[in-house]
Amino acid sequence: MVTIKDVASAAGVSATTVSNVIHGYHSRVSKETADKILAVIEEMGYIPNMSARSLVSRSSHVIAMINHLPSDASGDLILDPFYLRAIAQIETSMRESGYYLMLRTCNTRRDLVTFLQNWNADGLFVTGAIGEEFSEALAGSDRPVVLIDSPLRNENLSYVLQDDYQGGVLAARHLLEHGHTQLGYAVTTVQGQNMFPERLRGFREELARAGHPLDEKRIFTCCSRSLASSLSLVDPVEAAITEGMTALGVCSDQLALLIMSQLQKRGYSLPAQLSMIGFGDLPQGILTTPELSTIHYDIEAKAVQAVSCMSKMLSGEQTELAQIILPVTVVDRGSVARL
Amino acid sequence: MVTIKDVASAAGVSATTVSNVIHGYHSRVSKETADKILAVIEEMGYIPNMSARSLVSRSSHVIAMINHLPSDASGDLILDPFYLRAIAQIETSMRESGYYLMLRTCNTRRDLVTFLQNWNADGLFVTGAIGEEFSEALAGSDRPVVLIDSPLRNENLSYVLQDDYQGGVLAARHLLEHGHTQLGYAVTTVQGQNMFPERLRGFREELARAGHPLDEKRIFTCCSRSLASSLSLVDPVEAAITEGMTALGVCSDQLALLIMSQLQKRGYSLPAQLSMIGFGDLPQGILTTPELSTIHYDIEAKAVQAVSCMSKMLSGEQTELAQIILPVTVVDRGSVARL
DNA sequence: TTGTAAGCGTTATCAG
DNA sequence: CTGATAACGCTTACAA
Repeated sequence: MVTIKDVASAAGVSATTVSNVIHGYHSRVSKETADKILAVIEEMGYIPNMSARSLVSRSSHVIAMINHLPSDASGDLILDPFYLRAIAQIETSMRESGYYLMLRTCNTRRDLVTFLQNWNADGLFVTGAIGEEFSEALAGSDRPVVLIDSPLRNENLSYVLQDDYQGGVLAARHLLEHGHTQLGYAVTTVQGQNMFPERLRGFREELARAGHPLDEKRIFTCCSRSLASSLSLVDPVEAAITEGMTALGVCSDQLALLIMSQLQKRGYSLPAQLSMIGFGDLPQGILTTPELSTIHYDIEAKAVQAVSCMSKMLSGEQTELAQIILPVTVVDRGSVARL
Repeated sequence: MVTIKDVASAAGVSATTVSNVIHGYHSRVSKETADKILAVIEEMGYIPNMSARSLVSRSSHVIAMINHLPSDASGDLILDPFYLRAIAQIETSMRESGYYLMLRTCNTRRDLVTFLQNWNADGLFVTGAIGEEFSEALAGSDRPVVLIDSPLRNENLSYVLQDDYQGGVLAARHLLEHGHTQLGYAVTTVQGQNMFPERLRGFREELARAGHPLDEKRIFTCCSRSLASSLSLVDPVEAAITEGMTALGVCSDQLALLIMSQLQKRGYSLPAQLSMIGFGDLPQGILTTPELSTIHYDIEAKAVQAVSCMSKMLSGEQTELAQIILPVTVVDRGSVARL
């Protein structure tokens, strides 16, 4: 391994000077020696050791992507398709800014604190079901933190998410506008997650405002994103159709597509016998017949915003918190019939 | 920040002793002092600094998941659904063994070498389009390396992948057994990737052996996993149907499901007018009508094997290379009609 | 513009 | 069993 000292002695200068060159402190070293040192670095193949660097400077150049899973929850959340896109986006951007991405699941506050001290991460993206205790620990760290899809909107932390409540509202409104009044809602409950419940809340409250309160019996719940659990919703939904339900809001496109396909398998004609609207605007939504109407938000923008927010905080360019709520819109693709 | 020295002085011992306690070297320290030190550690909330640790010991406790993208390729590969599951699996297992997972995209060999030296990673999982040059650099490092879905089977490296060639063979055989002789194959070409071409190769060679060589005009190619690119396959496939093609092998379930849905949208009745068989056995395959027949391999096992292989090498328990090729099987779900 | 020296937090060596 | 002491590779006052 080539160290900075090796370079220094090979170039006939001190380690300090080499260090200064590496960090581009042009004012502290003559162009002449700088060029020479650069040449030696290239020739010897010197590559700095990040451990040594982060030990002495207070910056580790590590950005962590923390996924909080409350104790016994399965790795469910991490299987969200958005998550992978976010990781890709974050890794790319952070890498281009000279950072390294660490992925870490933390079950407890203690895990988090330990991890933070272990590596002295420069910044944190945090996803998952963050509770009070956890967010408190985050706020307590002096590092930039960006919450992604956080269930709680902590005033001391930056966050990025879509307007789930409004999405629920728009979904309800869309169905109402098409003449539906016998409505239901299908929702996946993921422990500690607030995203889906918010969508339901928007849906429910908008219906109440419109004078068509949601019948609690027509809220169809499954307890995980697994196929088996999702499939268990189909029977109750079918029963509700028989009893007059004409339209269904669904908390995610994934679930909507699943219900749709199962109903069609059972011989239902859609949207004639049931109108549906999803949430998230997955690409698969245009593959079905009918195509899936849904609530759209810019998934790419979400990752971009998170990254740009982090970058600004890291560079010190921005100190105030960024609390970004992405707008949602209805995409009408034909899975909602006009009554 | 509480350091090991702080603990030492608080406990009235030397830093060395504290270190010994932390590492569980029971033989080198009396139970009495050990207990006392443990108590102090707990009380003061001491948490070791990994940078310092990896600087002095030769182990960083960092495991890197390297994704190699050849220069201009888009982040396509990382969007493979398997990738996320692999990450989740790897992060969990490695964490339980006391390691930290870093995610890193490397475009060039140089990127890789730099990264390796930067962090002195203890082990490497590598995905993506690895060429000779890249794999040589990997073999040159003294750290355990596990290639996942590597296009080349480097004799000096461990790898895990499914039997893509045999999958192609089985797909061809399945179609032949159902009486089809007018066959085609749809394949996504991802730069530097060998997985899909291998599937095609197996398909093609099996057909040749059976005396029904694949008409090169019936190989339908698209150049990325993007929706737009995939959709461009549908027209040619439709044309081929008109000209007598009765069955289609497809390199992935994703693509198969897309083609299936588009043909159905255009009024084709499946599998009556076209039989199809995919590859990968995605959960979505059971949502369609007909359900998608496919080539199955155990995606979970793939990640598990990769992890277990890495663990063994890290613990020194195993020094020989593990070169694992997962078996594939046909899953008959009804998207292949009997002629 | 350059160099010296101290020290970041930890582990390893070796002597007591 | 325990403890000095010297590294590990690098940055950063401060001195020249």
